[in-house]
Amino acid sequence: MTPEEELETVERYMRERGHRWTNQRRLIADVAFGTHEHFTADELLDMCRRVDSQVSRATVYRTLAMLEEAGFVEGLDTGENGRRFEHVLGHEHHDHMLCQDCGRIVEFADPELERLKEAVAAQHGFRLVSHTLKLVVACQNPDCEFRRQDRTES
Amino acid sequence: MTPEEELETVERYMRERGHRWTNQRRLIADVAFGTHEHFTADELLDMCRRVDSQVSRATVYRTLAMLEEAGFVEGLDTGENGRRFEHVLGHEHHDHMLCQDCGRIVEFADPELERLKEAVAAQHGFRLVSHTLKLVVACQNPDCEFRRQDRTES
DNA sequence: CTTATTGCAAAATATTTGCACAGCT
DNA sequence: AGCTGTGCAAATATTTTGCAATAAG
Repeated sequence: MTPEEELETVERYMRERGHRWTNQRRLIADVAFGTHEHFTADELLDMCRRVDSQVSRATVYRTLAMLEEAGFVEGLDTGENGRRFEHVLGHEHHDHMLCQDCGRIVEFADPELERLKEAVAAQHGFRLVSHTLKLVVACQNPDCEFRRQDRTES
Repeated sequence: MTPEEELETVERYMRERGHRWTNQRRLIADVAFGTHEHFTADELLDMCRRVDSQVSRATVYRTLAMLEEAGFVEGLDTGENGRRFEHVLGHEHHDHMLCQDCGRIVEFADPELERLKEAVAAQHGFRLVSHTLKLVVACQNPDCEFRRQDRTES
């Protein structure tokens, strides 16, 4: 999916439920989908303000909530600095490892894990809506090149 | 492990690192380990205050942080009312399903899932420290007996 | 023109911290 | 006695909300 198609998908989603497609929403979606980093609401606000210094924090939160509800972004609880969001629209589902030594967020996908998640929910008579698997790991390398940065690696 | 042994384990842990074993810490640990519900810091405070109305919220948070650091309790992000903690000392690891329809928290354990989590971390060269698997599910039953209660079922 | 959306500031929520006093060891 | 831990209240951090002004349809 190209960036243009992603924006169109969001616009269509909004209009379909009678929401207006405003400059702010377009900008916020554009910026959120333009990065593949895991960003906080505040970082997203900063990035948006580089383009339009008038955007308010409240609008970023409100739009982020809509994008999350639509399943276009997903929030991840990293334990500090509030939740971090990531682009999922048009991307395959993946899970995360957080390295407690260097702070790195590593993404991974395992089809067998996915199958088991579905199976467990079904066994208990539930429909699986969404799932978050977070592995807290340790690289145990004091010289790790990612140390104390919040870089993402796929 | 009996409740007495659990308290002794906590006391030993505290004393080993030069922390004092105070009335408040004993009470908080006792109450936290006396329930198998998933409780918030605030609910734990309430339960403690039924025994000793002087206990402060700050002490509950501080003690909870120590218990979590020791691995005696674990926090779970439920999306509202802050984190919910649960007793893990002396219990087997398990994961959670949160029902978005009725609010129920269902615990489950799957050895195959556990094995895969270890394998994935190892594949990426990490040591697995801890892991949280949260399945958001839907019971899709409007008359669910658990509706809008935060009951726990194993 | 109508009404959803915005920006602002204030409120709400959850948690942490500074400090004087209490109480373990 | 000495120093850690406690309670209180205030601070912090993050997110949400009320409302008058603005702009999308």
